[in-house]
Amino acid sequence: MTGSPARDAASDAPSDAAGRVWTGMRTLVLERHDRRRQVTEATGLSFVRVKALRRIAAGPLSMRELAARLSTDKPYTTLVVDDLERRGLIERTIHPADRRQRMLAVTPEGLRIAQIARGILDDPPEILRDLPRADLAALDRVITALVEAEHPAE
Amino acid sequence: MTGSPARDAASDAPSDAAGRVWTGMRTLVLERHDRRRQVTEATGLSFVRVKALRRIAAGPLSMRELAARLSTDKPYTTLVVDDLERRGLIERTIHPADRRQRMLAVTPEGLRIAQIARGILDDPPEILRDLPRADLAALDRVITALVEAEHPAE
DNA sequence: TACAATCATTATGGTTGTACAACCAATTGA
DNA sequence: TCAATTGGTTGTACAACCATAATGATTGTA
Repeated sequence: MTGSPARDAASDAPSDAAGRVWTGMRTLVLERHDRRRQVTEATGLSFVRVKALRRIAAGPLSMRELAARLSTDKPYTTLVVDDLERRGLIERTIHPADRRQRMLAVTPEGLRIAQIARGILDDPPEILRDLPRADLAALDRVITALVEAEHPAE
Repeated sequence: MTGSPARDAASDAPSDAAGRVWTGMRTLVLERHDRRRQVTEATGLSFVRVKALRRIAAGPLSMRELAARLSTDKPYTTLVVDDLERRGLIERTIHPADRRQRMLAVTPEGLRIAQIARGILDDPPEILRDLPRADLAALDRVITALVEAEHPAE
């Protein structure tokens, strides 16, 4: 994959629209409205644990699948899941068809915590909500299509 | 919030446009196109160090300011800056008007590394570049305005 | 001059994240 | 049946991160 044409690495702003959009999105998500700290404080969990919990809350899955989703290795996944289980937020059960696999599922308490995290993370910044209807609709149409296009199955 | 049973913890999409846009942006930036690993491999620096280096490359600043920008404390900032200095990527100089302060500035080599990081982080994903011109222009207009509105001074 | 306040560093300790090797249990298939 | 494979755990080691307290140097000020 050949990237974009020659780009001036020294200039401060990207010269093309795609670059501006990308950098803008990263600025908003990573700098202006990063809620990691809030979430770890509200849940008492480290951020990977929150990600793991949310993933499990979205539907049962195996250790292997969870490790892939967190893009980490299996041993560390075991560590994280051990902790979540110790706290009573998830449960391990043996996969009925393959006794090697552990299926992970949230407990009611785990679901509660996951929803707290969701409330914080997915809460759109005011400035987005205050956008003119037409602008918001435009963003919605294009961005939703982008997400969908990359992962049609999900 | 309707609380319908279909509203399943972390899985489904928010019902309003702002929520969909926000979650979509987060998905693209944090899940689909996270380049932390690439950057740390390409630069040989941990990610906070990359952030610190980029911040210094954007213009000289003091330890206190850098700590605030990285939203961390001063002692840890000292640690990070020590490492960058040891690698010859930045230089500490005493502030001419206030000898307590250290002003941080990149070296030529530091600038080179910062540009490598920038090339990776700010390179927009293909799917964004391949967007129809009108869609891209719409995103550009709205998102650039958003970023600008939040930080008019910068 | 004495005092408090500010900027940065040193020292220390703990948690979290990441990687790798070795291992056990269950499954698959020659 | 037995070797290879897969899913997961244990053990170990280290790097990265983050906080708190104490210290030194400099500045501004009563």
